[in-house]
Amino acid sequence: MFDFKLQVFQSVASRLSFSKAAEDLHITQPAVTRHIRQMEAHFNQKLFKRKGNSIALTEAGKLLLSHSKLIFQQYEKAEFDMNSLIDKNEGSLRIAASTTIAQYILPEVLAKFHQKFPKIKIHLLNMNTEKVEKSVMNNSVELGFIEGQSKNRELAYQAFLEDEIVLVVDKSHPLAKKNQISISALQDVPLVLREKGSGTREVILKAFQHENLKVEALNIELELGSSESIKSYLANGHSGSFLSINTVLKELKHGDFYIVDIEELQIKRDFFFIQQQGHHSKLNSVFLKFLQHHYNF
Amino acid sequence: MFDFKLQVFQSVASRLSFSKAAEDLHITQPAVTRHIRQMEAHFNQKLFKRKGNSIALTEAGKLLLSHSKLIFQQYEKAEFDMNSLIDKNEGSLRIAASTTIAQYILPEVLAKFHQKFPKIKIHLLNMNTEKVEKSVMNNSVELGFIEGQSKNRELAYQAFLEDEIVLVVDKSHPLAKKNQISISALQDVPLVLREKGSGTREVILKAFQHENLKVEALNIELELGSSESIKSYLANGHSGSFLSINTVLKELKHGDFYIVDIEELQIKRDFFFIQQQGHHSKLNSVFLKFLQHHYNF
DNA sequence: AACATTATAATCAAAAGTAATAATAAAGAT
DNA sequence: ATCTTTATTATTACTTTTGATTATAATGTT
Repeated sequence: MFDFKLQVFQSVASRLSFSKAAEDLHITQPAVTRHIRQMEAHFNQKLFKRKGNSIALTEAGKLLLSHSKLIFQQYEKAEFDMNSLIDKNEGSLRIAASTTIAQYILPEVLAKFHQKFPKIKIHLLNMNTEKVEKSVMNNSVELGFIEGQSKNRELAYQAFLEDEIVLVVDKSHPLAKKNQISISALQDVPLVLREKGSGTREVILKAFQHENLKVEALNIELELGSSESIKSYLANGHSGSFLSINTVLKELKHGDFYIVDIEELQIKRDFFFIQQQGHHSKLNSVFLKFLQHHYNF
Repeated sequence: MFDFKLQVFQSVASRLSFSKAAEDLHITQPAVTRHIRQMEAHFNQKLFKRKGNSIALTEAGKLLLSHSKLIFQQYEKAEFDMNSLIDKNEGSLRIAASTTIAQYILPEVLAKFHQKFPKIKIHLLNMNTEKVEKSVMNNSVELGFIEGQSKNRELAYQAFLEDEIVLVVDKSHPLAKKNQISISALQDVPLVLREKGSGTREVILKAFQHENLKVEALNIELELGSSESIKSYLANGHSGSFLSINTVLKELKHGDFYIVDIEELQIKRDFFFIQQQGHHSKLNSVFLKFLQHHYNF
């Protein structure tokens, strides 16, 4: 929470490395060095023994570490109790989100949010972009999540996460272990795409146009109605597909799917949340602040 | 210690006033306002009810206050334990100081220092400026305190406190309740001064010269060998004396003595500490840091 | 020597502080 | 009652201080 310096110390103490700690904290190593130096000056003694390629806690450092843990425990209790005060005040929060976001993005965030605000009830509704916007406008939900900006004057749009659409193949696919292919080589790869009208498909086609590549040149084998269907299909086929990287994170991690980079082609878009202009309920802003902190936008 | 924001909150909570807290913390009221606003944003709720001329803690504020007390308790434990580690490492600290500083300045500081570092032994020796410098140079003390800069190349001088020499009279003196007199009126006031050769006397005479006032024009009744002697003399006489304001703080507070301002005359000097160039033992720097923090230089 | 890691220095960005002043509510005066 | 006066917090523009970054040096390991 507060007291960043002490957090830096803890991080260095637990990783036993200035540079690793810097990574964890999303700051640079010299910044860490300076924080530690200041703390050492404050306590008039070294907290770490620098021995060339590695560091170790001094006695003073060990002592401080044990104390800093207790201090942060106190902080956490404070945060928890302050949060539960909020819960009391208000009811629940209704959210509408388009499919990809509702299925692959929000679940993780909502779980963490629930951990922090256990008493706040959240209703997550799953619908297409158009309906998300309508639901926000007629106030049947307070917050909407969509996969591409449109231009409705009554609504405030804000990007919160960058998405990338990538060529994905199964681990058994011939391209699985190739790092990269050229755009022209792509024409030989049988592809599965989302159905016409899908937002994801639109983005893909626009990117191809931008590279002066005709859609007809692509070897489109099949069109399916959802990312999940496509994923199932890929598993036993010889085809590839363009999917939001966020929908296949788990499979990539497990090594079930592989990404095939395409030279000079990058398909990016933003995910947005929307709310009514000027309509900011308390729970609403609590949730959005949480989101902001989580995605760091 | 760390976490200034929380300290600001506590201060506001205990004084129940933004501006009073600002005074206590030696910052301005807008700074306090902003800190509190940021904390309220952090917790998504108001910590104080502003009702015009006064403020009160909200429920959330009360809750946070109870937590912040626990947090600071943890901090204090940490500080205490870290300090006692220092004590172990090293022996004792020898200090030499000239009379005024040894009698009126250091006792208070040393008391506080001892409270924080209970195991560090300090030996305070009382001698004149010249001998203080010699003692530092031949290493029989680590640190010296003197009342005016000289120019010894082997020594590092640093000012740590501004002193002012003021005209002081007893409460029964006719000038006691006058705010101010003119320089010329000063000639009618019988004066007691320190003996020739005293540092304080030198400073006074130099200030008079600077105002083109001849020493002979002053009505010097008596010369005495110490501030304490002068103070005793003032108590039952009709004379005034020029003394370092630091030597009469107690009497001023109790209303036994009064300061008489003299138009266009201000006699200021600095108190210095000295150490050997480049000679900085650990305890030495611990003590100096404490001093720096205490006097804020 | 090559590598990995921390330290240092110059520069830039962000946060906190200040001064001046507005806004607001309570208390006192007419 | 209503109009100052007073005491207090809020706001704004600006300055200072602190913290972070980039690039590079220094140092100990392999």
